[in-house]
Amino acid sequence: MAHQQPYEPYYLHQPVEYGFSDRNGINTLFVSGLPDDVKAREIHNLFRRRPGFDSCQLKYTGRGNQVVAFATFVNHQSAMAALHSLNGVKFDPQTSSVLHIELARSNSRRKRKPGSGAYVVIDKRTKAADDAQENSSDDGESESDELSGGNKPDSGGNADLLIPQSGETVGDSEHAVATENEHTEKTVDGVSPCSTLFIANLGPNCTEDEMKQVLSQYPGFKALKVRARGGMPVAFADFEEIEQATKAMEALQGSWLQSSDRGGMHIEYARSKMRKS
DNA sequence: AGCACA
Repeated sequence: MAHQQPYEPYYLHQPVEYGFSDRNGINTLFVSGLPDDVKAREIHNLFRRRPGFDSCQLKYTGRGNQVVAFATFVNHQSAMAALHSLNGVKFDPQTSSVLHIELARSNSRRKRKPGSGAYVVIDKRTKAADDAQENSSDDGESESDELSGGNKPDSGGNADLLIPQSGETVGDSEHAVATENEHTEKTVDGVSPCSTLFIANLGPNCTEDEMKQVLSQYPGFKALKVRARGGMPVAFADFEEIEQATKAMEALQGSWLQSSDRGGMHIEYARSKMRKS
């Protein structure tokens, strides 16, 4: 009974885009701005909690030390949601690496087959040095060439996106990486987990009822408050447990309500828990 | 980017 299969979620309806029709089919994100010592596992951890995540690839471009990644989602919608929530996030405070995320030029060719690894590494560097990277949770299909051929991010077009703008020299990476900082434990929005969610990017006509219908599908949902504060409405949704709030957030992140007109919902943990009243 | 209620 704990499993409530939500009846057809709104976000399954393909939101017909306004301008760029060809990008609607893209469900893969192109990620740059990564530190050169990034691990595939880190990329996977970055995206794995995003709703609709399917799989990702880390790719050593062979162009200097630059590393890029591709994250594939079940649909364009969830890819966009992940894009919006992670783009611009500081990936490594030590090096001030900031994530650059955009839609990939084309989708990753290969869907992950069930039970196989959720991430994979493609290494285009000269096989000399440290190519002994962790090779994913399952390396069953090391089709590096095929995978890279599917995306071609390194064919010149995206090079300009990879430039760490200020002062981050790729050259002196030797002394910069002294410690193993595997603890990339950043709260993605800079907000710590809370059983109350803050929901923004709602349409001007969003109603409390509309939101309740959606939210009440998720276990632990307790209360909702919508307020307009003059401008666009925002909402606060309270749950019994943080974990339940998290589940709802992950499931609903980026999804559209009928009243949505500016994109899907942006959901974060609220800065403070809803007052019980 | 936008976080209230007490």
